[in-house]
Amino acid sequence: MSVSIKDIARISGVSTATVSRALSDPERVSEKARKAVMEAVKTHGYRVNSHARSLRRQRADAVLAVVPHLGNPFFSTILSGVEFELQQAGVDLLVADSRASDRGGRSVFAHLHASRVDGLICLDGNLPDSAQQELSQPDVAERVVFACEWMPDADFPSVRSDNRAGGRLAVEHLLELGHRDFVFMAGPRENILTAERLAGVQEALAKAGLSLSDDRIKGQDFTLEEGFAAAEWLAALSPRPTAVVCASDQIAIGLMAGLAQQGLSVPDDVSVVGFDDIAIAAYANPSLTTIRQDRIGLGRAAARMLLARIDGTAPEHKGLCTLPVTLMKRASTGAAPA
Amino acid sequence: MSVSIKDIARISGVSTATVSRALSDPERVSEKARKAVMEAVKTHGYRVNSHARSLRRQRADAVLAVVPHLGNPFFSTILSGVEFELQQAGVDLLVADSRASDRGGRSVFAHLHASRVDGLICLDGNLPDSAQQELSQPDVAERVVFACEWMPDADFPSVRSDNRAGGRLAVEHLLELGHRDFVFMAGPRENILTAERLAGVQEALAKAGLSLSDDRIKGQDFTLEEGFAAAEWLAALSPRPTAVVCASDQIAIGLMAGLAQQGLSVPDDVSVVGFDDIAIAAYANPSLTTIRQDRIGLGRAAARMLLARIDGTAPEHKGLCTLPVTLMKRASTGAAPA
DNA sequence: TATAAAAATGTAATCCTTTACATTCAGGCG
DNA sequence: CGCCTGAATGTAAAGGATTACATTTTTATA
Repeated sequence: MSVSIKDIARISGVSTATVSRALSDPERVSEKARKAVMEAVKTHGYRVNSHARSLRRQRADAVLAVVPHLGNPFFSTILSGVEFELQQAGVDLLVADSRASDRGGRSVFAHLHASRVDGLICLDGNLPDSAQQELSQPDVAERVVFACEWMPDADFPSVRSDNRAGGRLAVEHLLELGHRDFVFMAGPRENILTAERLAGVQEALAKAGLSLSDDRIKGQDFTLEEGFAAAEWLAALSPRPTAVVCASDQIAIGLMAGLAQQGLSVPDDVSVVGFDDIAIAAYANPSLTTIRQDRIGLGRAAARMLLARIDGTAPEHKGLCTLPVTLMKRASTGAAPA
Repeated sequence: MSVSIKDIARISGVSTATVSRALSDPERVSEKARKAVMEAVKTHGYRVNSHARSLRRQRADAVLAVVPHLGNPFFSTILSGVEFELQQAGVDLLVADSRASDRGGRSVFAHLHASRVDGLICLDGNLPDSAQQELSQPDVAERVVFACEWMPDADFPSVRSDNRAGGRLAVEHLLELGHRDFVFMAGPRENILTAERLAGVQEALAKAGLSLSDDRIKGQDFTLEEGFAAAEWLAALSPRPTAVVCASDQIAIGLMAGLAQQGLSVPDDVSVVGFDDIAIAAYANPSLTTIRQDRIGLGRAAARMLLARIDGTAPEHKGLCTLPVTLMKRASTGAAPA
């Protein structure tokens, strides 16, 4: 039913080899043959069968991105950077939710073995042990790149933001404004981003002769709900901390909503700093001071790094690429209350 | 280097046919053979080559989702619904940005022809003419489903929210609160969602003996920026409208930020209604009254519909599936000022 | 003009599975 | 014991491209 390379060969009066060459390397055939082939291809609507090609070439021209939660805008922006770069290289993007592998039974990484994809971009630094082991097998490991998150115990190539610097920047900004009493709103405790950002916070505090005790570290997740819930707790503290560094913008926005409900003013009573600079941060009320990370850039860099590994060409950045972050000063931070 | 079905056949002392059967239909082989095969498979880490399988079976077990803008959280949530459903069916998800096809030259739909995917879920109702024509070819058309957006001129199966009802609900709510002077913040004028939501607004207004003139319809895009920019225009109107229905939550949040800057209070001076109920809507300041649509549900329904078409099994919903929307009353709407 | 080198083309093997069709085998029945 | 049935297995032909190797044609050189 569908037209194949044999049909084109017959119609244009050449062999299948010549058809194949005319399509994938036009310089290698005579002008006459090339024209005949192109003509037949166009009139009969021939398209190369990608499975046949991949089977023979031993290359899928596709990569898989594994995301902890597809619906999260944070991740999808990174994906869009990945997609941009892959598209330029003519490589397809498959997407899978890493939490889904728990459900479905079949491992997400089966794709790699089935040579369905040539490589893997992983945005999830908290894979179950079984998945970690699978990833560590040598023939798999060389086709994996982590983006945004990473696994601290393993040594995969990775693209990430300078999370620690972000934590420092947030604190330094607040210190300048005269704040001395801090809270850190964490994400999941086992998450590497939480850890790094907190480390940056502690570093900057230490430099000012301050530190954060465990009871000033709150929250278990990067979500709006966590931030909102923390407002009540914060309002009840005495003396009340005046500065909150949040591990995500979502937390920060939830927190601000909660604080408003508690009758506290941001930034007059409490200053709030987020992390990520999601699009809405600038339009929050008050607009959110936050640490900007280049999510598109993360995705693009990860895609480029993976493509380089697959090609075997020397990778631009050896195994680690750290992107800078910047402080976006907005209205949610102000001078510490007297 | 990689172990193939022949190796397994040799090792377990059976033919390749038996290996294939043992793996894809275990009931059809003797227990002895099955065990021998499974054993060999496990110890040697055999995985079926997906290209060989797809080539022979003439089925890719994958579908492509075409998205206008991957980074937009709105679309990625729909995608997550799609992914969920596909994952259950053991079908892979490829993702492509429809704007990318403009850049890259190669059409996104090439995938379909190359039998790289079995079907297509399109989230973009504003495809260029060339793409529309491609889609309309019979062998392509039967493997396409639209989700969320759709093409009014063509007749593809489609899953969508009841956008018109959403527009009505928003207006009815505002009418109840005593508002009589409305503004509609539109998305792109050629976008079908803009059109439908506006139609719903007009319907409900008409029923109350009111209507919206062209100079009360503002905006060209679903973005935060458009909403923000409209605030200045709105503040300058005299008499100033008291109710704004927005075609998206993004617009609404941008608008509220702008109104705050103009020194206007929401909802005391102006009531604002959004559309979508994105996660942050409930945590905006003030929390945003909006029309909720079930984005996960849209994605899931679209995926199911497509899978049914591919299988040739009777589709659950014939060609059109409209999901209900609900009004989420929050703090951004209040009684019309006296 | 003869010959060597280069360019163009063709033949057929290969990539790995699935599956139609053929064959073998075991057990039940007359 | 011979025949029949059904289950289990095997053989080999697709499926559609790419490419190593062989062959032919063209072009350049002496």
